[in-house]
Amino acid sequence: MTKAESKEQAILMTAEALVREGGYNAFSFREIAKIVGIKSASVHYHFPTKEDLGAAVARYYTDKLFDSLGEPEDLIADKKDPIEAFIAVFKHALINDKKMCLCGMLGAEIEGLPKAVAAETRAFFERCIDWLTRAYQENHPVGAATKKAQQTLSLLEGALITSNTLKDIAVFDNAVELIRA
Amino acid sequence: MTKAESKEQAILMTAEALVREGGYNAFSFREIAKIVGIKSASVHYHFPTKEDLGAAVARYYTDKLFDSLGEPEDLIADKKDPIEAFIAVFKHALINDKKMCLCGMLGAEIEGLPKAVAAETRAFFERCIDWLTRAYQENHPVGAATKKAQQTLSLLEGALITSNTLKDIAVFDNAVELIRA
DNA sequence: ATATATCTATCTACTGATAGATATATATGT
DNA sequence: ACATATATATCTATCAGTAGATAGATATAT
Repeated sequence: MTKAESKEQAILMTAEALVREGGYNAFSFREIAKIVGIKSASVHYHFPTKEDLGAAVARYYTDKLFDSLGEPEDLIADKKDPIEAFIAVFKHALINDKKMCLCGMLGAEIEGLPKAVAAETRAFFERCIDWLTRAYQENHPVGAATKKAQQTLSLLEGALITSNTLKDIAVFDNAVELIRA
Repeated sequence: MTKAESKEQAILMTAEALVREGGYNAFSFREIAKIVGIKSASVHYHFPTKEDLGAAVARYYTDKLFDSLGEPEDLIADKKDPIEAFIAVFKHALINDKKMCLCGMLGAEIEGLPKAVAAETRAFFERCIDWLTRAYQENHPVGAATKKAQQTLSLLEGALITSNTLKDIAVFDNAVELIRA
């Protein structure tokens, strides 16, 4: 985990790691407080309820991901393949973080999530579809581009699960080949 | 939920439904007991620990799925497409159950699961890959068949998540087209 | 002096788990 | 057929631990 610049950021980073391991119900204010080195009441100061914190973590994760990714149009202008860049983000989650996609995890649990957390999770998926659709529009008509976007996102989220579960990175690489076919 | 023939089965069915909505940490002995109409101590009688119950639910779900599916060789002999049969099982989860795949959910959470539950979850994925590999072997050499199996399973698990999260069944259908391409 | 951040202490509710009493059904012996 | 023994299943009551959340004191920095 990269070093935090503030307690608030440290809380978000810690919560992110815990959710990505065991889901929304796998973190508690006390556990986060212990890891960050403060008391649980102080966590409540920054994020009054668990729902607030959950939603903030989802937004934090989403913004971080799309910041590092940049805009697909810029990548295309730079002669880079935006789809490969998107795939690389998920492969990074698998190789470096050794963890699930946070919003893939929350998406699986969506039926059991508080409203605000579910809304942020949905927003992540919508941003992914939008980003990928714009990327595919270089070579596809708009209808086909959206369909390709849904396929790519589904395959990547699923490949993280199968690869993580079977503890075999080759499964991810094999699965992802389908995107390029 | 289909009617249970015994308390033990009612416990498994209830636990399955709860896990498929919110993950492993989203069920408790008390909640299951209340739904089934017994006391939590009686749930412990059938499944001593939460780990026992979690592992039993994963195996119950896995056996039920493969029982209803039959063997791919038999489907092929019957002039039926085993891949379409496999897809249909996942579509059923989405349409009828309106829920995630139990083991897709547990697979996402695998890092945070007790050993026995993680082992049963892995067994589900291995059985899926094995089943799909045998199905693809009709038209593919063995190496290519396994790769196709990994792609198909990844896409289906991911399509359930994206479709469930975006509350749009068309996303599932669009994603699944990639398998047939 | 004011705003921001952290603390101690506490509340109620729920968690998984256990001990031991009790009921119910099945099987056995005469 | 009837009484007894055994195994199965459920109950009541309780434990220690943890959950999210809050009130109010205290510290720190602007």
